[in-house]
Amino acid sequence: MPFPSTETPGRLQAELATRGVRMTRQRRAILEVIETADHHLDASQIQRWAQRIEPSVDRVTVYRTLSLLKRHGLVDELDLMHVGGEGHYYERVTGRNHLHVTCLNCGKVLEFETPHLDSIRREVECSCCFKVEVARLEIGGYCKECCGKQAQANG
Amino acid sequence: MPFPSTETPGRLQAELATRGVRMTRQRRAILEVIETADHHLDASQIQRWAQRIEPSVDRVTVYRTLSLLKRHGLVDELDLMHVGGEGHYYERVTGRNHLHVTCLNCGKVLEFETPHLDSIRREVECSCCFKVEVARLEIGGYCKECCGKQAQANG
DNA sequence: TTAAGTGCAAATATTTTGCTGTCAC
DNA sequence: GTGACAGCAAAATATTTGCACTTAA
Repeated sequence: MPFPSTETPGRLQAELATRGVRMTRQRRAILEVIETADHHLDASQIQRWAQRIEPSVDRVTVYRTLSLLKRHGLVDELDLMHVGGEGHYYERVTGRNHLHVTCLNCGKVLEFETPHLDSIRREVECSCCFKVEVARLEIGGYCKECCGKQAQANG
Repeated sequence: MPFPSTETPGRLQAELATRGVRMTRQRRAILEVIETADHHLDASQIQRWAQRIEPSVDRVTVYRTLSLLKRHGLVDELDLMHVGGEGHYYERVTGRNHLHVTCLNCGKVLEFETPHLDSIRREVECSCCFKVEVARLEIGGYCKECCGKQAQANG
C-alpha cells in the first residue's frame, strides 16, 4: 500500500525464501494481504482478509508472522496517532522513507516524502554515535476538509 | 524530564487553572510527578510515584488525568519503540520540539533537537494543506555501547 | 449546591505464551 | 524424519467504562 503503490507481487515471499524461512499456506495468505492492501491494516484486519484466502488463519499466526516480518525488517509498525484504537498498523518496508500524516478528526492518512527525514537520520547517526534501524515520524492534526469543522467545534 | 530539565514547578497546575479545570489532591500529585520526573514514565510508574504524595491515587484517575492533559496539549504520548512493553510514556510539552532516540538493546533514551523537524512540519502544513497539532519522531537503533554487542550477537 | 471528579469493579482490546498436533523441507 | 509452524485456550498487559460516592468551586 505505501509509496510505490504498485509493488511487485510475491516479493515478500521471495524475500523470505532467500533467508531460508519456511513457507506455509497461512503465511502466504498473510503476505499476500500485506502486499496488496490499499491502505494501512491492523492485525485483526489482516486476519480477516487472510481468512478469505486461507480460512484457517488464526489471530496468533498473524501476530507471529508480523513479528517475523518485523524482525527481518520487511514491515514497519505504525500507530497513526492511535486514531481508531490502541492497536498498530503495518506496512511493507520500501526503500522510500516517508512519514504518515493522520487527521485526528476523520482518520484520513496521507503519506509524505521529504529529504529532511534522511538528514535527521544522518544527524542522529553522527551526533549521537547511534546506528539507526527505524525512523518513524507520525504527524497528527487536521486535514483541509476537517479544519473548518474543527474550528467550529472548538470555537 | 524532557528538554529544559529544570522546569518551573507548579506550571502545569497554573496552566490548568487558567483553563478553568478543577484541581484535586489526586491531580496535583500526578502533575507534580510529571513535572519533576527525571525520565520518561508510563502510566503505572506515574501512579506509583503519585501514590507517595497522595496514596489514594487510582490507576483510572491517572489515565483520566493523562487524557485531560493530552486533550489540552500539555503532555505528549510516546512509544519509545515499545522497548519494555506495549504501553505509552508521557512527557511535558515544552516549546522545544525534539525527537526521541531509543536503543533497541539497552532501552536507553536520548533526546535530540534539530531544525529539520520544524522544516518538515512547515512542509506538511503547506504541501498537504494540513494543520499540524503533534509531530512525533521516534528513532530506534543501537547506541554506541550496544553496537559492538549487537554485531557479535548477530554475526 | 451541584457538576465535575474519584475509586472500585468489571469490561474491552491487544498481544503473548504454553502446549500439542501438523506439515514443509 | 524432524524441526519449524499451526491452532486453540488461556494468560498477560494496557486502557476504558459504568456506577455510586465525594468534593472543589
